Amino acid sequence: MATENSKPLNFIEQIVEDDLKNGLSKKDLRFRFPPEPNGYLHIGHTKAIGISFGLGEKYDAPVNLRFDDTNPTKEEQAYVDAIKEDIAWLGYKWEEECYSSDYFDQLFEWAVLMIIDGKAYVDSQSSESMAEQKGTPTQPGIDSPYRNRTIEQNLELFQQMRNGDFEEGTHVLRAKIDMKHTNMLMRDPIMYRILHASHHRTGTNWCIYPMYDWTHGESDYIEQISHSLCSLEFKPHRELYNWFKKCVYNYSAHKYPKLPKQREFARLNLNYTIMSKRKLLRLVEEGVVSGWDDPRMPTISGLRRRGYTPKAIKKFINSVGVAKRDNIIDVSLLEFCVREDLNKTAPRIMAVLNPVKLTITNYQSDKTEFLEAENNPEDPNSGSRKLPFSKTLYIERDDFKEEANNKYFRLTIGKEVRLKNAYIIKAESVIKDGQGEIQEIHCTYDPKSLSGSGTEESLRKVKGTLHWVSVAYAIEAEVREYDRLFSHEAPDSQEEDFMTFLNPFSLNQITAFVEPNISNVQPNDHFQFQRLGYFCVDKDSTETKVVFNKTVGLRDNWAKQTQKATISPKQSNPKQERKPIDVIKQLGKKYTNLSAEKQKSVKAEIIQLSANILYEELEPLFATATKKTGTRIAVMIVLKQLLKKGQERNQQIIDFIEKASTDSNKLLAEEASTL
RNA sequence: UGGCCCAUGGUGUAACUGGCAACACGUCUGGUUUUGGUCCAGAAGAGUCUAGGUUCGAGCCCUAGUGGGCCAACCA
Repeated sequence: MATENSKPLNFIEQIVEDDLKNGLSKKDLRFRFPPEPNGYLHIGHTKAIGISFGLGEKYDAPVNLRFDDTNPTKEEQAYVDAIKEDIAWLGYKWEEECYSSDYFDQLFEWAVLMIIDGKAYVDSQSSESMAEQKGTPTQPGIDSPYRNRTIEQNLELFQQMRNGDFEEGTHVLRAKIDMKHTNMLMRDPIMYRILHASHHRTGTNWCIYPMYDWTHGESDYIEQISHSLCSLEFKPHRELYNWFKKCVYNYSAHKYPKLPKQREFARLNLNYTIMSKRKLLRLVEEGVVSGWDDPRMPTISGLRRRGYTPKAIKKFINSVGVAKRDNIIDVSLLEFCVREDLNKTAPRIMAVLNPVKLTITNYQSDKTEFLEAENNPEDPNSGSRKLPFSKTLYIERDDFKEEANNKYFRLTIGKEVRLKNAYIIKAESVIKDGQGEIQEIHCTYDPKSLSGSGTEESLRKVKGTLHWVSVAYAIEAEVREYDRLFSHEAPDSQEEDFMTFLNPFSLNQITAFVEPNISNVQPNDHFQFQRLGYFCVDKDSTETKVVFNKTVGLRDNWAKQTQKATISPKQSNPKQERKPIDVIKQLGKKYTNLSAEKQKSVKAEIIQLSANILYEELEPLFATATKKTGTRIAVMIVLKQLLKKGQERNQQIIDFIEKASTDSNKLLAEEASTL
């Protein structure tokens, strides 16, 4: 079926293809994206959006935007507006804008038919006693004393509920299914509850509101959605979805002939990121971030303000795939996707974030040259601009060292580098203040080496090229550099509150010097600050001061190397070797499944490897290993060796051992008990 | 003491429905380069959770085990 150059189909596309093959007409394909307007959309939602809208595009089928607005206490018009804005910004077009609340009348009508049919009843207990009767996943529930009310009683009570005769919490309408069902959702689920709350669309027309399960599938059915796609945690709902669906089909097949089909995919998770709307709301409410659109937020509006483009986000969503297993995507993939887009489109400009003054001693003091600079080497149509060059410049403090080894390509005393689009210079001396801090660098330039002049000197190769701005012409701008909001890879799934993992350094605000060609910039304009990264203009910019957000840095092999050098100064073996800690992680992964004999040999291997492990390397694993039994065992084995070698028992170690020794896994508990 | 779902390099997804495991990110090497960016060339890294079974042949099918996830809101 797939043509030669098409991507392999994901399992949902496969389902659609199969349905098409089995007689479903292509014109009956219809999808929907059903957010609850109780918060802002985030990067996780873009996956769901991408799947349903992507299917719509692929099959030229309509996709509805439906607001699942059945809980007036949490929903607001403002969220509706924000959601629409975000989806439109991503570039998707919905067929119809729908609201579950538009179906309240129909739903009520069907509920009455359910009662008449003997499939629903009014229960009048407290939620506590109902919860008690519901049982647990391992124990069956028991029937409510109100389960056998007569149809007439039920009808009357339900009507009274609707009329507002009752207080909240006094009555609910329940489906009559099976209190002993292995699926908890089938144990007489609640269809309606009383809520004396004003709804952002229906006002006070209603005081009973339908629950999710008794709304979602029916809304799909009314809209004649062919494939209702949602995330995995709704899998258990499918059975109930189908049960309700059959009921309403019997009441109105003549009006709505097609039955929708629910299928589930794994939601998107990003490391160092939280995705729950509830938790994101906490960040906003507690003022940790400036709002839903704070550039550090994983919301679509946050990403937009950070400088992400719709194209980059779509590319990202496309490359994460669609499947059914839990996944944690590395943020580096997201970053790769923005860089890829911005590299092609963002104009280059020069900006110095951490300046040090550079004086060219043999350059005329009153002279200014306007040098040619191309706007984007990736885009031949982008043209060029003029850059003012003069005797005193700013360069990046990191771009100068008095002395350095051969691996340092930047400016050092006595060595030459090129100033981008300008001349080759040679550092001669430095002026320092009382603390030994460098105040100013003095250098000389080669007047014949001007970029693009075509002279022999201009073609000379030097090892490094630096960006710069003229002190006299540079414009001050505010630059906001962002780091991840959380310092933990999985802040969401730990026992501690996610707020304890907040990275205190996630925002760094500085004043930078930027070349003067930024007088007409608009919010959301993207730039590449040459050699630094991608930045975009923030909406906080004023007439007098431009504010830039750092979207993402350029890939930086040099930073990586220097980092490595500081961690392990003696890299005797240039050939890359897997770090022992990584090998141990991998060994641990399969540990629990091995035969006792193999476990013994693997354990011996881990012990051998642990000779080369430092406590600092092991420490991060305490947190990341909390869920993986095998890794925990491996960590435990290594830890034992370290303790033998004299590692002190700190609180973290004690906690780790404590937790492991009470674990239900025998192997782990055993290992812990030896410590 | 239950039901359902899931298990492929570090990460994420593939593998034409049973035919010697591929792509992307990441990592590493080398080249080009007036961005230590881009681009180009290349490399390392999994034998598909374990144990059985079916088969000429299993990552794909079956059984059991192990591990992970979801399910007990008048939330969605």
